[in-house]
Amino acid sequence: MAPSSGPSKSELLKGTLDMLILQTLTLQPQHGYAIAQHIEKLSDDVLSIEQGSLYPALERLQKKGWATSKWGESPTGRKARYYTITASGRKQLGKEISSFDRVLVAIQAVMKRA
Amino acid sequence: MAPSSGPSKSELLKGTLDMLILQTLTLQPQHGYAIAQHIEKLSDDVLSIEQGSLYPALERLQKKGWATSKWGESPTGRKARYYTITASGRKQLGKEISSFDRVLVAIQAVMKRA
DNA sequence: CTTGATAGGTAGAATAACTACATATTACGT
DNA sequence: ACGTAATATGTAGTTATTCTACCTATCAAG
Repeated sequence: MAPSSGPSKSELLKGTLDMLILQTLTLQPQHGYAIAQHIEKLSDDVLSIEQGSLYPALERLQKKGWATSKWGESPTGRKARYYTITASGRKQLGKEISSFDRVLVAIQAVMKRA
Repeated sequence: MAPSSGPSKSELLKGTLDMLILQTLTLQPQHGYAIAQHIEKLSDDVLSIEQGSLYPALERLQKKGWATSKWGESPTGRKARYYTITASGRKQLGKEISSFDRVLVAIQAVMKRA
């Protein structure tokens, strides 16, 4: 996430950030910056997670017991806080996915063109 | 929308309400209450538009020039404010749909399970 | 030695949607 | 006749999420 030249501006569908982060954490424990990069890359730079959204979200996930964290070292040798998804977090992720799917089907039903 | 016995708990992907309303208005000019009912019905009661979301949203659409309104009479003979989508509103709807599709593809790319 | 990338964070603003309330009319059951 | 539910429109105040804009610090490359 370049500070001066963000990739592409995108209004993230609100309410999906937690789901995206939790999903990313199922792959492996990762630090915040890497999580954001992963989401941006997989989404082909459509989604961009700003720091002001990312770190509060990670705080939130921990407060709810869906993730834990501890300091570690990044592959480039810098200190970084590594986040791990909890069992409760996996359960929550499942809930969010099915809720998302359900709502998506509903929206598509309304938007369906003849 | 029964005041004492709401149908189902409301779930709405934030940021999609304007799109859903505009889409509904492409069918025909309608009053607010009917718009909400239409969306709820087509979504099989998954989406429910609360009054506190509906009327501010309709205000918003008018302020942006995406809809106009005038008082009329509902099929049941009550006074009701009828909303009509404008040309600018149709253009906006198109934008919102392609943005939604784009973001949806992006989210699904991130959520894709191996 | 300055810029850009990596890494983590906070403060404050903007916005949207929600709950809860308030009003008024009409329909329906008992 | 009376009370409840449905139709119809709205407002007030709260909550939650995301954003912009900052701030710090280290490291690599030019």
